[in-house]
Amino acid sequence: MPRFVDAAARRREIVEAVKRIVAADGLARVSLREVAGEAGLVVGSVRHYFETAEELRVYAFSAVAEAVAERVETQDDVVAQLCQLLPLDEERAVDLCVFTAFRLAARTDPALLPVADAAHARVASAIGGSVLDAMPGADREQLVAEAERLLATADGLALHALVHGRWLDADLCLAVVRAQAATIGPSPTL
Amino acid sequence: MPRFVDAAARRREIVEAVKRIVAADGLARVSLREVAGEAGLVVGSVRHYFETAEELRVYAFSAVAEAVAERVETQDDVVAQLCQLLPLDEERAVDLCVFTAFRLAARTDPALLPVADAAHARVASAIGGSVLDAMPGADREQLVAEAERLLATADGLALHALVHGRWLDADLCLAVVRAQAATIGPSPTL
DNA sequence: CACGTGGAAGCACGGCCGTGCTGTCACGGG
DNA sequence: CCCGTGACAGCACGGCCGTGCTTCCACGTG
Repeated sequence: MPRFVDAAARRREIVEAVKRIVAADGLARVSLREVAGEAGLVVGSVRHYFETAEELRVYAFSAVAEAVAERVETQDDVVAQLCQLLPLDEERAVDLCVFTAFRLAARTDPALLPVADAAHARVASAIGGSVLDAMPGADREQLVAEAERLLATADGLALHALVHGRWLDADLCLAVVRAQAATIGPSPTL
Repeated sequence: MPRFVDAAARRREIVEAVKRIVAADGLARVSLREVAGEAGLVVGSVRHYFETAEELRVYAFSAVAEAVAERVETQDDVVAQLCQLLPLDEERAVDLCVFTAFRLAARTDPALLPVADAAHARVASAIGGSVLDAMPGADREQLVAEAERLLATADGLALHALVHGRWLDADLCLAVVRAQAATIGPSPTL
């Protein structure tokens, strides 16, 4: 055999390059040439690992989605879970920024949609488990609605923090998430 | 003067074409050629009204943002306000889809950022007014956090509905928004 | 020492993009 | 009548894009 290379590590490096590009300039700049340049490679080398541009996008999305979902699933406190969905530090900010960009793109790109759905299902399921602990007697419908209420707040908060970062600091994010978590339970009047 | 044309109407038609393209295929397909084709014009004609592609994008974003903000501001009930931010009917779905796409793009496009900030400020201010009615004694910090909590939930819900539309119907959206509105008030335990 | 194979690099093509610029009308005021 | 002007149309250029294909290089095995 000729010289051997850790293909998985190379793929990881390429994904990191994709993440840097999306975080800095958005999904539009994710082209084979840009990614190769950012990763210090040439187009041919990137295409050795990802035959087409779509394959690269799907792989990068899957990698980021896996990281986000895994982070949420390994928390046992609801507030801690939701905090994994907020750009409270640099690592999370980059991941969530890339994750959100790909998620929105999944609306019109059939290749990305299954990845987005799978990630959403994993996160929602994790949150749902925590809600179940807080509301033991709730039926399935209430559970789904309550989990969605928490998840939507976190995702909306993340969106606002990413876009209007200047007006929404980490302290406010935390305060909002804590206030939201404090409202878990059966609706007071409905 | 030579033949005169309602320039404002033409611009409106072009913006409608942009909205249709974004709703169907995302921001990436918004090019002068695609927009011209969708509007039944040629590139030169579109450029007669918008000299550059960036000018077209900023104008379209402003138009959609104005529509969304105006809709929220003309409601007096909190739930009704938040419902303007949900894709509960076709018109709102298209507008919010385009609005969200441009908002995310504003993170990396300096020309779009002021429009996004202005729209966010208008909507947040409207929601804040309703929150003030429900919490007369609250200080400014609580007010901001509470308004952000409501707004984030609505925006996150809209994002989920747009991307994972199959799993999130209008009934669930409404139920979540109503449950969220029922939690307005000082935090029970903090 | 040769040789084949996997990794890397690069070329070439067609396509879409924005945009500067010029051409073609229909019109109403002089 | 004609001529300037606003509205529209189109061409041409350079740039970036994805991708099929070929070429080059380093090496462990035979």
